[in-house]
Amino acid sequence: MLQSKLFGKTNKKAPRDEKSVNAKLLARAGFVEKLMAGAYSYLPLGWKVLQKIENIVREEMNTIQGQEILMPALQPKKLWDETGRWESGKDVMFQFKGRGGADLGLGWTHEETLTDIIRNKVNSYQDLPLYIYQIQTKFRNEPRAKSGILRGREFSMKDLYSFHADEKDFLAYYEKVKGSYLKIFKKIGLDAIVIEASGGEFSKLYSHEFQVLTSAGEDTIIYCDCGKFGQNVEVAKLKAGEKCPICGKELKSGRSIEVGNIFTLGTKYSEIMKAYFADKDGKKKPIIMGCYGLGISRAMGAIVEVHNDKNGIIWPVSVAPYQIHLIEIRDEKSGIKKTAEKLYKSLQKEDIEVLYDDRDESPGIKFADADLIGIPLRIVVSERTIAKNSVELKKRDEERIELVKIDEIINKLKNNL
RNA sequence: CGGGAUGUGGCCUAGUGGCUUAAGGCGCAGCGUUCGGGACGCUGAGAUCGGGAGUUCAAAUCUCCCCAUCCCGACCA
Repeated sequence: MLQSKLFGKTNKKAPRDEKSVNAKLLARAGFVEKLMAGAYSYLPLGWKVLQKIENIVREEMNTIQGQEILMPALQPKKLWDETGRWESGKDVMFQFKGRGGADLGLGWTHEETLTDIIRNKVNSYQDLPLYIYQIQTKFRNEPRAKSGILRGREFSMKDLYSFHADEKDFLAYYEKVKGSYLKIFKKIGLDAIVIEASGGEFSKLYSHEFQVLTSAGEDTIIYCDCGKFGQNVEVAKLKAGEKCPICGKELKSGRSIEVGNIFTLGTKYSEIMKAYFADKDGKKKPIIMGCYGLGISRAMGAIVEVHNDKNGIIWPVSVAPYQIHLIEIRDEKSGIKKTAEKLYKSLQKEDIEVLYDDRDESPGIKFADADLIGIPLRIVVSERTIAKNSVELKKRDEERIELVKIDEIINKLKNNL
């Protein structure tokens, strides 16, 4: 991408009404634009990041046999009346009238919608287990949207639902999802801790949250460095300072962001909504369910909260909008532009994603913008480097600058990315 | 929903009754000089001061109502 054509400019100052680190940096760097509290537009850079996260999640979901679908956000009251959640969820659900006075609402979760599909399509134990997920926009009428893209009224979420014939099969899959989530968070640069949590609206049963420690978080958790024990203070029986029941070390407490939450649903929804299947002996049984949420846009916010410095964002390579930020330091006389352009084309040919700063700007502006945008690897072509038939290679999170011969840079990057 | 704060060109701010035909910086357009960490000079465009009602000879500035945003709390998947 030519930076001169990129939609979305950087800004020295963050908008006055953004206080959270993620919103300030994302707004300044031109990744997002706020429409109202809790509703953000994703500009090209931001949208790229969101899609990268989506695709990592998608890949992992497919690995655990998830099948992707897309359900409507717009939903009829009738469906929600079956579980009583039209009434019990009316504080969180956007509800309004459609044509002809029909009661409609926007989906804030999709148990009802999917269970409705499942009861029509699943008849036999032979149809189970089934793992269905979607990546979709959720609408929740938050009493208080806040912290940039961490808590929105409209946000992107991956929700997976599993359907099983028996408890044992469910539990095995639940553990599988847990492992899959940890892999996802690691891949996108988040150190997530699995903790025990309350079932909330969904379930009084078994539930786990995936929490990322950072002062920007709105949850408080009790955890152990051993990584094997953690509880949300909402349900914690132990306090900070007490001994970890697993390893005996002292427990700590900290603020954290909930980036994922998995629940046992049991037969709650299948019984209410009559989602039954015929067992081997022909007996009708309710399907056992689990649901597994992962906040895509929230994860993006969490990444920014965790990976930044005073100059801007530091994206992990896996989710960075581009892998390389190629910068030419302008000089009319020498062949810098030609060299940079040539390099840009060769990198693209290798399927390396490049943001090429071809703008007629001063070096200071280019470096400052590069730091702000936070692409993990920076290549500089200038008179200095060209004199040595080289380019500079620098990691966003390191000071060290490496001089690499021009004809070696592509191979070097291929091994690095 | 309770408490607190804030709203002035695209962005950040100053101005808190008359010296304001609303000021400065950034950004934007043009010209010239620059060119390794947000360069400089000149010229120019851009604002019904969140909205409405009122008080006053006079309102960005005072009063009332409304709206929006942020923070704390309550709530929350």
